[in-house]
Amino acid sequence: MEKKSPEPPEEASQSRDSSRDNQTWITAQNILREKLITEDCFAWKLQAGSKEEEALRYVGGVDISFSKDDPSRACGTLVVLDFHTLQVLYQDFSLVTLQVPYVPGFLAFREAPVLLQLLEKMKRSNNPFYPQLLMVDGNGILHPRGFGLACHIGVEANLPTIGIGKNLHHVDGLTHSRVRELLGAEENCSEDFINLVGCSGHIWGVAMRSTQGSIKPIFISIGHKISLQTAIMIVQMTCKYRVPEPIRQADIRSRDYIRKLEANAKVK
DNA sequence: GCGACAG
DNA sequence: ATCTTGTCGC
Repeated sequence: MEKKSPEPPEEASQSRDSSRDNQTWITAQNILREKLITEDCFAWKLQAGSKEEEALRYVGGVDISFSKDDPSRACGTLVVLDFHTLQVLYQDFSLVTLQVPYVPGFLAFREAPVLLQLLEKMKRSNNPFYPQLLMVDGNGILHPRGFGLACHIGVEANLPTIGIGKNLHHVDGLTHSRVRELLGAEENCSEDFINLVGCSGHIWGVAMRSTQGSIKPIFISIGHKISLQTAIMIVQMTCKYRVPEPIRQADIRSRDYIRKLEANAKVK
């Protein structure tokens, strides 16, 4: 179960060409991607049909916040919400010092280890609230090689995942201007979403304005073991504000946790 | 060659 | 990601 991540690109790469180093990570992503499942693959149902059917109840959310003082100090957070009441049933934090830098397209190598550890800890202890579905702060297949953080975590944890991006990662000709042009042309006055169709014709996900007032959309893409259609439905059902609750709660509590921790450190 | 680039 | 105040509105 305990797999070791590939080594990060050369440390002192200030003066070195890093494209060669990234090849290690690219290879790792390509190998993991072979296990990716892009359709619904779970036992539960969105709505409780009969008494014998398993219903979706526990929806997880993960996020990482950083110290304002020391950028390498981070707090990984996992929360689990009740799908229908959207109340937080579980939360856990993990303080770490990240050695791997953030490189666009390779976010998983920096953030996935901490988040996977939080999931593993919950599973080992047989916690009854272990998520049936996980929402990730970052993209799924909306990624240069079709394998973003949400896919990475989904495959390694063998869990259905949905990627939620708050900013667009430019892929296959999809640009900021292209999106708002599509969003505006849709003549939609209400909350709605548009397919993110790239130059190649491939659909990478959807841009969705979850709140009536928000002009800035969120970007939904599938992670693992779920279809885009189902992902969209679940995101809509968990959106009280712009960002779906599982992600929003993980975000808020994570930032809260690391801030209070540093406040206590100052008193000392 | 230059710019763009999830968190 | 993080640094940051007030302000407009339900």
